[in-house]
Amino acid sequence: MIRSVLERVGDKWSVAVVCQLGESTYRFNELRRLVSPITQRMLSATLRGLERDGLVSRTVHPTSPPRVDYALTGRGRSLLVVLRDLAGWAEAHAEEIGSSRAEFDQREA
Amino acid sequence: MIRSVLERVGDKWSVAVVCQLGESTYRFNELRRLVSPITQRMLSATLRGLERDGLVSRTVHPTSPPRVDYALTGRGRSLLVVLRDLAGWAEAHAEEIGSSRAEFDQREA
DNA sequence: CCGCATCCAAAACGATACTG
DNA sequence: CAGTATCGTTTTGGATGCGG
Repeated sequence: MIRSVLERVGDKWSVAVVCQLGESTYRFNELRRLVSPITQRMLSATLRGLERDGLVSRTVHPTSPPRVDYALTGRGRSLLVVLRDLAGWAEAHAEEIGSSRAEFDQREA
Repeated sequence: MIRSVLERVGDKWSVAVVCQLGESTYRFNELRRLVSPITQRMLSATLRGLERDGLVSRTVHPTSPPRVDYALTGRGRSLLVVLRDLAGWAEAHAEEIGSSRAEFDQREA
């Protein structure tokens, strides 16, 4: 069960989308541009998954042309907090991890 | 760059192995049993990835039969802290996410 | 503008067999 | 015991075209 929750969190696009929606609410094609280079298909699938887990809300405005807004729910915002810690860790250690990788690859070449 | 670090974190087996190594140091087949049902192939690949990033150390004892111990490095332990927060969030929200999923799946059936 | 359906290539994964 | 190699299967992801 917990593993199935972590699988969603572990999805690279889900993380990117949640972080982006932390900034503001967006429309479909706005998101598409912002979390580029995500494809339409993946964005669509990602949003449906996040909506299913109650992390993102989807609001359809019955106008013409149609307009759909996506936003973080309360639960989504609580995840965002944890995610930012993780992103912080990644950023803080990115450089030294890069060195480790280079060194490691060197040794076996 | 940061994304490439998050990809490792996002890997379900890497997370499981790091959490397990948080308990103690282990040998290959001990790990295999503990983070089951991981396959030999996946454990091997996961450990190499973690070692490459300097998160796990690999110590070979030249005995017969051979013995190899895996342990978290300091960097690995710093990741463990963040990972535990994440796991805590997942655990805390697992139930309500389960409900959301069931409800969502209901609506479209 | 939003987003689903189809087709196709590429990569991940599991099972099994084999080596030092 | 601790892995590597190979094979076949399943999953994933991108490109494209169509419909509300």
